[in-house]
Amino acid sequence: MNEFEIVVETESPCHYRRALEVVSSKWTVLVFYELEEEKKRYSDLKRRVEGVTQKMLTQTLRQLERDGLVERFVYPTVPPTVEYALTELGKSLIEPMRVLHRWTDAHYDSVLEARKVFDQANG
Amino acid sequence: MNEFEIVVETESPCHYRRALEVVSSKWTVLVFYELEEEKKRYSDLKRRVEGVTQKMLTQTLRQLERDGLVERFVYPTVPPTVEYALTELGKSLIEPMRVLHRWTDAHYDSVLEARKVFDQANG
DNA sequence: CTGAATCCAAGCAGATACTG
DNA sequence: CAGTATCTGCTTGGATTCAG
Repeated sequence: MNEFEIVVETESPCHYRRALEVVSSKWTVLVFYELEEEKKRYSDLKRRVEGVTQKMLTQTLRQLERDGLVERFVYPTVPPTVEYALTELGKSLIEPMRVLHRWTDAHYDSVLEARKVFDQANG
Repeated sequence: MNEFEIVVETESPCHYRRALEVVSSKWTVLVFYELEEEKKRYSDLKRRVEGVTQKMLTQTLRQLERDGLVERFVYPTVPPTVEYALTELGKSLIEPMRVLHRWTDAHYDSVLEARKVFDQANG
């Protein structure tokens, strides 16, 4: 903490929105949950994240690596071995994600029900 | 709680992913923060959510309404008055959003720094 | 004021083929 | 095994126009 720290009392939604991009891509969360258990190889992720294409998995991992949430380890074997693991920064995001996850488990049925009602009332 | 409720001990990332869609659209969070303060008229939202187009605002509000997070009140005045407010379900999502927001405030600089490092190391 | 409808350009994602 | 490269269809979002 430095004395010049600016305490933002008001919300900073734009900032927040950008941060959401960190976790809001289609495959990011799925990969995250896999890596939360333990570090995994590319092929393991490919196998375990159902429906992900090779392109999307690579793209997702690159983005997570770029954001400093995931670290990539290359071992000069033949054939190549590449492992991915969460960084400390990545691990720090797990609990916030869990909170959202809990909201899901508690309320997602309500959302689905609301949609049903809405769709019947409209087209 | 009914006795046949299935308690899912394992993670349900797919379910979670769907729920994230609730809050991950570009404008959703911005609108949400506006409505958190108090209910607002369409034109107020349009003015306060910087950069949003009429199409996107309407689309966002429709989706939130459909998900049961926002309620729409139409008053038969001339010209028309339409107000939007968070529902109880919507309000229940605020705290989880705040948690993510706090993570942002605490760590987003680290993400930006990581990106800088990554981009310099690569192209 | 609060939208709906349409057109269009840009970006995203799937499929496929190729490589160290 | 772990990717890169390319092509292509689809979705998304901005701009514009019209309407109750």
